Amino acid sequence: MATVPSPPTDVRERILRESTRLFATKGFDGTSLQDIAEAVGVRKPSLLYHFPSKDALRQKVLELMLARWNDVLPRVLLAATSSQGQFDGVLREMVTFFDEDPDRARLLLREVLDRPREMRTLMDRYVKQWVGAVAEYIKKGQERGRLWRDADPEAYVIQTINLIVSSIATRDSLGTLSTERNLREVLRYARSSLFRPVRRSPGEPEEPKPLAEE
Amino acid sequence: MATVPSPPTDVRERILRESTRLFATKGFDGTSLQDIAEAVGVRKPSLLYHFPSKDALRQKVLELMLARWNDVLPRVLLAATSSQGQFDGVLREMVTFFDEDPDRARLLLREVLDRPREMRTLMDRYVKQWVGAVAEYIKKGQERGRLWRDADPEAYVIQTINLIVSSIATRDSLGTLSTERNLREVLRYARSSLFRPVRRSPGEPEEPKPLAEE
DNA sequence: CCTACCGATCGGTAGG
DNA sequence: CCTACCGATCGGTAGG
Repeated sequence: MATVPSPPTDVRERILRESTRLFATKGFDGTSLQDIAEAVGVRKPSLLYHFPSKDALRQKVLELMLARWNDVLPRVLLAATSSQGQFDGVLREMVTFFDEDPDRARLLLREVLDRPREMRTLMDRYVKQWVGAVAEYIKKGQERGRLWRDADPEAYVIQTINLIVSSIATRDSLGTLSTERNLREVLRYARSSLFRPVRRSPGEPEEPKPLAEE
Repeated sequence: MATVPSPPTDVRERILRESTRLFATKGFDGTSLQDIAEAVGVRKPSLLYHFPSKDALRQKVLELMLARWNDVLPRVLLAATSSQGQFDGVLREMVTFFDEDPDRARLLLREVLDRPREMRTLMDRYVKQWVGAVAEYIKKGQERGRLWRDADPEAYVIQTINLIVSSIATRDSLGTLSTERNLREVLRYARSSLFRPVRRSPGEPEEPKPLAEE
């Protein structure tokens, strides 16, 4: 009789989900296996049946997050390198990724703080390539005169990621302003520091176009 | 005979210094009292002679950092509200504070992630007032037409702090670019997204002034 | 996936 | 500021 070896409930997935939440909220060192076990509703040793160690669990959580990021990467790259050059599209893609689950931003920021060496390696694998691609797009825009020439393309891209990730990671501890207001300003911030204002008439330079919110 | 009760070495200060370093680098939960004791060169119970608990030590470390910040606050506020309106001065003051000791940025960011509730309270006490002051200055600049009218003053100030703190906190884990390049771009970023370019001739709008680097 | 257990380390105390 | 020690909790294992 071909009985399925694993029980109907996907415990493994629940372990990963709760671990992500707890690592993002309280940090890796601030989260015990006991905490995770209680959140999932199993006993502590059961976790170590699914994952060889607490650290292996941490790696898997991080890997899954970065894998999802790699899923949206092609779409982002396409938008960045397309002739139409939808810069706002790239920006929005990034913001959406972290905004739809702020734990991604918190997890990322914590890992960067806790394990700078390891994260540099991962950054090289997951973001370096498309930092370069977006930077290339920016350089072309600078040549065409649409973008500020004194912007540092690579540094600009890195600091924009920095701004988006940390603004979302710290969203409910920073000030009294609404999430929408802060996010809107982050988008304007990123856009306005890159694009030169569009002139229409020979007179006064114009205000930059407000962000196309849906 | 009036012998001084405390030994010549200021152990207490060394405890605070090493705690700051370790909390900033490995986090509060990632740092044990044993770690601190070894870094200072004393035995573990000696720490608890100077500070009632590990948490009290954490609070003191944070308080000292914020107190130093409060020392530079008046200078920052003066620059912000002066008629001359040295915006770059405020920016530079902020950057210098964190740049001369990146552990301040790391400590702050970790606390914001670890204790969002408590940090909101502290933010209200230490930064809210001058976020308002700088925002007022920005509003005046907007009325005069020197600054972009679509900028959200309060959100702008908050996100600028966000950008500065996190770019410095994550400086050696983010990419291959030099600290100088990243910091320079952060300053340009903040400036360019707020100031409208200065027109000089009736023709083409000009590049914004490069930052006055000393 | 559980019960039962392990040595190591945690923050903290007694007592000097 | 130290030695000696505490109960609690840590990540992890044995064995089923």
